[in-house]
Amino acid sequence: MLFSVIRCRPFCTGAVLYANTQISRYARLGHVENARRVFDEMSDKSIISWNSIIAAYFQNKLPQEARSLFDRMPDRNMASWNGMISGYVKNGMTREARRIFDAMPERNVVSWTSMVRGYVQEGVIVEAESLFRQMPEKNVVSWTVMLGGLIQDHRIDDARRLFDGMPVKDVVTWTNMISGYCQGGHLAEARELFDVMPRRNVITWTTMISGYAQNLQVDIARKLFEVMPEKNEISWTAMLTGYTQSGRIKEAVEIFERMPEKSIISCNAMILGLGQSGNVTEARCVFDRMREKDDGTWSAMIKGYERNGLQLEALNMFPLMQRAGIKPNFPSLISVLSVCASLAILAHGRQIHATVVKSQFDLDVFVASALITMYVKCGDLVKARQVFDRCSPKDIVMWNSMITGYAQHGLGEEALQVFHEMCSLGMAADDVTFVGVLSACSYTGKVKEGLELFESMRLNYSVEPTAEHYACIVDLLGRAGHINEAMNLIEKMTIEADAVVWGALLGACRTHKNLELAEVAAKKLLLLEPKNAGPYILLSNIYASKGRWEDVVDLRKVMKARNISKSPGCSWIEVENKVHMFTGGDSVEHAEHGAIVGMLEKLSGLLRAAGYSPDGSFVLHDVDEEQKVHNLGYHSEKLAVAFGLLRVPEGMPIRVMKNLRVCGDCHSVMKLIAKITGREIILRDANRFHHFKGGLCSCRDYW
DNA sequence: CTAGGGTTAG
Repeated sequence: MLFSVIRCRPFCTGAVLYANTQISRYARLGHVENARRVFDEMSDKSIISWNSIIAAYFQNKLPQEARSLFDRMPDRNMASWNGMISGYVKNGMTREARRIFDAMPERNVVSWTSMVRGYVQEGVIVEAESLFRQMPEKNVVSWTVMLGGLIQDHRIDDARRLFDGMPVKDVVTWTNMISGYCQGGHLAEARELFDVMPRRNVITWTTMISGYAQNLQVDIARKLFEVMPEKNEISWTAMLTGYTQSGRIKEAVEIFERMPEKSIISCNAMILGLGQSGNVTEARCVFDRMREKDDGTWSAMIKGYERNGLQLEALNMFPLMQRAGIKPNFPSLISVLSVCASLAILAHGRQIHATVVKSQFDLDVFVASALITMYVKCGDLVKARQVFDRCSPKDIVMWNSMITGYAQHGLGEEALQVFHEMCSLGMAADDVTFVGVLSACSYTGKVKEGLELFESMRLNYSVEPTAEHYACIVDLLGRAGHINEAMNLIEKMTIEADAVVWGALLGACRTHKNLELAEVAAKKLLLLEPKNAGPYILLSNIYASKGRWEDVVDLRKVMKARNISKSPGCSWIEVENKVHMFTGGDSVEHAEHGAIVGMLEKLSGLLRAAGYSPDGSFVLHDVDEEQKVHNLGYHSEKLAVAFGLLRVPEGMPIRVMKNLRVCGDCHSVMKLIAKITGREIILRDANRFHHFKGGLCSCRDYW
């Protein structure tokens, strides 16, 4: 007996130790079932084994499992109780953590610190501070956690006071303080600490480098990067994103190629950077070369496609992602929702909404805002409002989404009503809010109200006017026919007028046929946006209408030299969960082309009978000559609407999207089609929404 | 086995 005990003990202890290590390793890899199997097969479970398997469940986001094991374990030590607190905190369950904290027989500094950390994470800094004051003993970790809480709360001066009063500091404390200064853009203070601190490690260096990079001082970041004593993949990634965020993609790629080990995150950052700078093909190369991908990889790629106008590619990636075993989660849902929004594909959007509800992201303000924007862009304001009403508390982004949404649909009253409701609840309006309300006033012709709001924006809300606000007011005045007043406002602006402002003036000139100021605005736009084809064509049309043919020829030469061509007009419609694309003319034939043409002919008969004659004389619309010469009957939006008439069930609105501004002829045709067929047509063009109903359009023929 | 800092994400 004794013999076997002596022989067995060291062996068993070794096995237990080995098994505990196995449990932790499986937990790290996310294989919690394997961890559980090892645990179940252990004949000799120590407290540490129990603690390990509980930690494994928490790490893999299964707090209920962890709890049931905790309740069943035969013996507990301090680490068991503390593990429950930190486990709950990691899973965002501060109240459960607090219950354990209150129930445990005795507490040590770890218990207290974890609990303080829980409140910090929840953003309840007051509670964290109160607990911190009550702590019977504190060590450098507790102080540092509290410091982090103050920094997170943007109380940088309080943080510094705490920092200065700390009895002991270590490298983590210093790094935290530096990070706080960097986040607030106080680079000089950060650097001062960095230079005087006694010891720096790779994380400190990376914090400082990333601080410079995030604040667009990428060259200083690079200097530090070159002299740092050791680098890991995170430091390389910080440098990489510094370049991508400054738009310096070549240097970003250079860093990427030089980095010895490429983590998933660094590849994701590269994909994102390439996507942002328009190199979507290169982004796809990186994507394809990755052996392992995570949700960030997929959402980076999806976003890249979306930002570069390849929405269908973006959309197709979503099911591929799920087939690759990636659950739709926060960033990917946001990306796909914005794809649905930009494509305005309502049925897809609804499906994603269902996924959102299933994954319990629907109460998140970020996701809710994305949902609202999606429904707004799809033209379903009722649904947008439902999401808005259901989500509480609301943040400023949500209020802004709803206000802007109503404004974009020309529902000025509703937009202002939401705005007033927001103010009465004490939510502070910001610059985005005012872009929404001012454009709402503009769309609904509330000149007086708009000007008053513009005044009080600065005086009562202390929001400084940006170029966008000026653009709204220029639009407001211009729309009402006060074009010279609009021009005066531009001349008196305290900041530089940008493309949006001149674009607004141009829009007004277009409607009120003011060729002189249109020429001024278009010339400004050529300077500000040399790649945008619209103003060139418009200016060329103005010259042509005045017989200034030499100017026309010169302009065409400039366009050719700058390699500018107008993107072809295309429209699309979603029918039975499938997106159907149409391009102007008949370059690409739709499978049901015959039926569509038949429908168009039938319509044109009805239109003629209603007294319609085609109108090709919209000089001041930025429609290219070629497009004008083409049969007006074959503009892409007409094809899409014809298809909608064939396939969208009676009683449902026909929702069509177009990448360019709707042309004047199509606009009048749409009104007539809506009247003749009794169908509601919702057309989203590049700028705004048109709800056609019974011979009228919600934009009141101004767009 | 239990507590703190740096990289991607509207």
